[in-house]
Amino acid sequence: MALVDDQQLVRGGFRMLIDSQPDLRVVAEAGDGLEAVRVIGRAEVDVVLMDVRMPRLDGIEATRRLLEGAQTPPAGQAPRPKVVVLTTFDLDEYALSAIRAGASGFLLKDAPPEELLAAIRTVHHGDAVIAPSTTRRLLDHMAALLREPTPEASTDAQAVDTLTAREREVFVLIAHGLSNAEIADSLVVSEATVKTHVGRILAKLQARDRVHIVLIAYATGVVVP
Amino acid sequence: MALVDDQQLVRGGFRMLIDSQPDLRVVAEAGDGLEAVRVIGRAEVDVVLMDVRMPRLDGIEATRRLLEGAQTPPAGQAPRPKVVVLTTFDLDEYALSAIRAGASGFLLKDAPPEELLAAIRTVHHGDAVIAPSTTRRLLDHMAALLREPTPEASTDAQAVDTLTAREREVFVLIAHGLSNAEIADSLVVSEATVKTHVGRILAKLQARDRVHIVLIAYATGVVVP
DNA sequence: CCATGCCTCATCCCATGGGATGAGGCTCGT
DNA sequence: ACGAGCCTCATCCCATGGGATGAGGCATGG
Repeated sequence: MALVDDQQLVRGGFRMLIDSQPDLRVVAEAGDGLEAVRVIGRAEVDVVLMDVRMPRLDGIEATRRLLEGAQTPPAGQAPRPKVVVLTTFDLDEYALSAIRAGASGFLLKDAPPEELLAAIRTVHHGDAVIAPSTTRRLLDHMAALLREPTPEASTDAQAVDTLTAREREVFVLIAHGLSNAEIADSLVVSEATVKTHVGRILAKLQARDRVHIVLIAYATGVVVP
Repeated sequence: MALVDDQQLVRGGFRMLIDSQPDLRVVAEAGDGLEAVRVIGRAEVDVVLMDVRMPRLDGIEATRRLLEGAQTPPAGQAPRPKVVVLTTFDLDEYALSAIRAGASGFLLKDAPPEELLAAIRTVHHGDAVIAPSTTRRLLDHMAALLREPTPEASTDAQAVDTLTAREREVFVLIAHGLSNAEIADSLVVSEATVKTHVGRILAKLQARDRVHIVLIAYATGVVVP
C-alpha cells in the first residue's frame, strides 16, 4: 500500500503502525497529490491512504486522477488501487467529492489505530468504509437525494412560504444570479423597490447575503441545478 | 432499546447478547412491523434493531412510520429512536429503501456480535453505521447519483479545473456562503489575499459576482444541495 | 541558477449591496 | 368606509465586494 500526506511525521506514524502488521506493507509514499499520481501506478499499489489537504494537488483531485477511467480498467495490467481518504475534520463536502472521485473509504485522521487497520483490510477485500460520524451525514444527504420530488426540505421551506408573490419572484431571480438593477429591469420597477423586496426577503429567510438566498433556493429545491 | 423480528429465536439470541452488556438493555420486543409501530414510542426507546422481512408490515415501512416527521421533531417530547435495519442478504434495494426511510444503520444478521454491539453504541451516540459490503454498493450508487445529473456540465467544469488548489478552497467556501472576511478567517490569511483569490476565480470562471460562483459550484456539482 | 507559477499582502477607488425610515397608492375583506 | 397588507418609490448611510496594480517570498521544474 501507499501513504500520501504532506506531513512527514504523519507518514512516519502511519508507516510504523502499518509495518507492525504482518499482512500489510508500505511500498510507496508521496508528499502531495502530484507526486502521488506519479509514484502510484508505477508501483504495485493496492491500497492508498490519501490525505485531503495537501499542497499543489489536494487528495480529492489526486484520487480522481488516480482512478479516472476506473470503470473501464483499460486494456489490462494495472488494477486501480483502492483509495482511503483521510481528513482532519469531517466536512461532508469533502466526503461527497471523495465519493465522486471514486474513493473506497473516508476516515478521520484521529481514528483509533485498529479502526484504521480494519479499514485497510476491508477496502483491500473490496468493500468500503466510512467514518461513523461521516456516515450520518452521508445517509442524511443520500436520503435527501432519494426523496424524489423534494419534500419541501428543512425549516427554510416554511420561511419561503411566507414570501409574498412579488417577493418570491425577486427570490427566484436572485437565485438565478441577477443583480438588483437587472431584477428591477426584468420586473419593470425601480431599483429602490427591488432593494425593498430584497431586504424583506433577507429578513424573512434570516439570510445575510443574496448568496444565502441562493443557497436557500437550492436547498429547498426552488431552483434546480 | 427494542428488538423487532418475527422469529422468536432470533429475538432471544439478540436479547441474550445485548443484556450481557452492562450498558445496554432491551426494553421492548415486537414480532412484526405493525406491533413495532404500536409498541415503540410508548416505551422509552432510543435504539431499534429492525428486521427487514416480517409479516404484515416489513421493517422498511415500519421504520418509515416510526420516523415520519423526523426532520420536524414536533413540539417536543418523544425523540425519534435510531433504527438499525438488519437483513440476511445485502440487497441494496433494501439498503436504499432503509436509508430513505430514515434508518441510522444497516447491518447483516450474520455480522459478528461485537460488530453489532459496536453498531448499537455508534447509532446511540448519534452516528450511523453501514455494513462494509453494503457500503461499497452504496458508494457506487451514490457516485452514480452524483454524476447523473451532472453530464460534466458545460464549459464551466473545465474552467473549474484550471483553478489552483488554493483557489478551489476559496471557491468552495464562497459556494457555502462565506464572506471574504470569514474566508480569510477560515484559511488564516488576510482579507486582501482572499480578495485576490476571489478576483482570479471570477476571471477564470468568467463570473461577475460571487453569486455566479455559487451558481457554477452547483451547476458543476462541486457542491451539492 | 533562473524563470515561472502560486500564495501572500497592501492600497486606492468605485460599484453594489443592504439597513433604516418614511410615504403614497392599490386591493382586499370586514 | 376603513384598516391591513402589499407593492411601489425615495433618500441617506455605511459595509462589502470587486477591479487594478505592484510587490515580496517560496517552491518547483527546467
